[in-house]
Amino acid sequence: MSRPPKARNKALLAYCELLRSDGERATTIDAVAARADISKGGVLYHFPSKEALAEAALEWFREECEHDLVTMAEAPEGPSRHYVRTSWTGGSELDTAYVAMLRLAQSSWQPAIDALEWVHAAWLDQIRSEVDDKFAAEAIMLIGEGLYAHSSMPGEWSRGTFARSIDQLLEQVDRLKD
Amino acid sequence: MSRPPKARNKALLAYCELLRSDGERATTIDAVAARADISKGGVLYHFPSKEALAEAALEWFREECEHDLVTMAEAPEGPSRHYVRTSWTGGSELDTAYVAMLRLAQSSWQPAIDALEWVHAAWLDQIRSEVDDKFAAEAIMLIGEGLYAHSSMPGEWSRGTFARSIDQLLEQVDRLKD
DNA sequence: GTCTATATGCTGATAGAC
DNA sequence: GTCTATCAGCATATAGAC
Repeated sequence: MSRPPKARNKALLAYCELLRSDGERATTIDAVAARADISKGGVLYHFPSKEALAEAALEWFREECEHDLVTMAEAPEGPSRHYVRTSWTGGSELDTAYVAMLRLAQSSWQPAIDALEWVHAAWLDQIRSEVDDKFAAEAIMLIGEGLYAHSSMPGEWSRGTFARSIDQLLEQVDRLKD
Repeated sequence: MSRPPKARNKALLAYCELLRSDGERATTIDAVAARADISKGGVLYHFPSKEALAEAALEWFREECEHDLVTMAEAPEGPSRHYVRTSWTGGSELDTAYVAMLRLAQSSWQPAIDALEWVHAAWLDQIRSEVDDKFAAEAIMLIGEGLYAHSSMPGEWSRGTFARSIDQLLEQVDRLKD
């Protein structure tokens, strides 16, 4: 396992964060370079094209997913609570990569669409392994998805409304589980 | 009440649909003109700038929201069920305008952020008027938001998974209401 | 490995014919 | 009201210095 250059990681992280905060259109190579505090040429050395940035984000996302799926399966609180709770971390590496994938999928980038379908199916499978009722499991998953949507929404309302509700929302999840 | 030119409406609808299906970056004036089957000059006659298109979408969204808030308040099934059920229509006018606003908010367009915060607060208020438990109300709203997120997701998994679950998801909503 | 130019193509917007 | 040119600016990508 090689030690990837620091500038490469900084650029990749800046790319994902920009997708989240400013959207695909504003996520130019110039903006990535500025946010990562390196030059445009430096970015294009590590990622020879813009699509190479997306592909690197995809690979990072897949690694974070595989790690998360293990954690989720082993979580003492159970997969449902783990899933919903981590839908509102707003800063974990999985979270950053996931929102970047959402943005890329929304711009119809097929590899992102495929990766998201795969992990959505895997997440729902794990919830269903804990929750007998098929539709209760789907409802739990949707609560998590709703939290994701709001956690990546600009503006203060979402944060102000849901940030301090997480523990009580987990109790609602418990009610659905039975 | 004037009769707006047909081309104007076609362009506005094409703009919103493109935002949903292809994302902000691909939603160029050229693409809008092609989808609406008019010329670029024709689009720019009705909307002198690209932001004018966004502003028209915003106005349309507000009108649809005000209509929906009345319908929601009067819905015989109650606001919660109405809200969750209409989160998966995938083709209503509110739906089209709402997803366009989500995309514009995700690209940090402040008027879209403000409009979404306003309507989210209004929707949650109505759900809370029906559901005593504050957090049950939030959970219900999040189920609807999750459905929205999945209904505007490209790819088949979301549609295949949730499309035929709506009735049973509404039963989960009923469970949370009590 | 990182930088500063520079080339090429696309996007938003204008002018003016019909 | 709608069209066809056309321009100016920006984004991606390349070349080559250090």
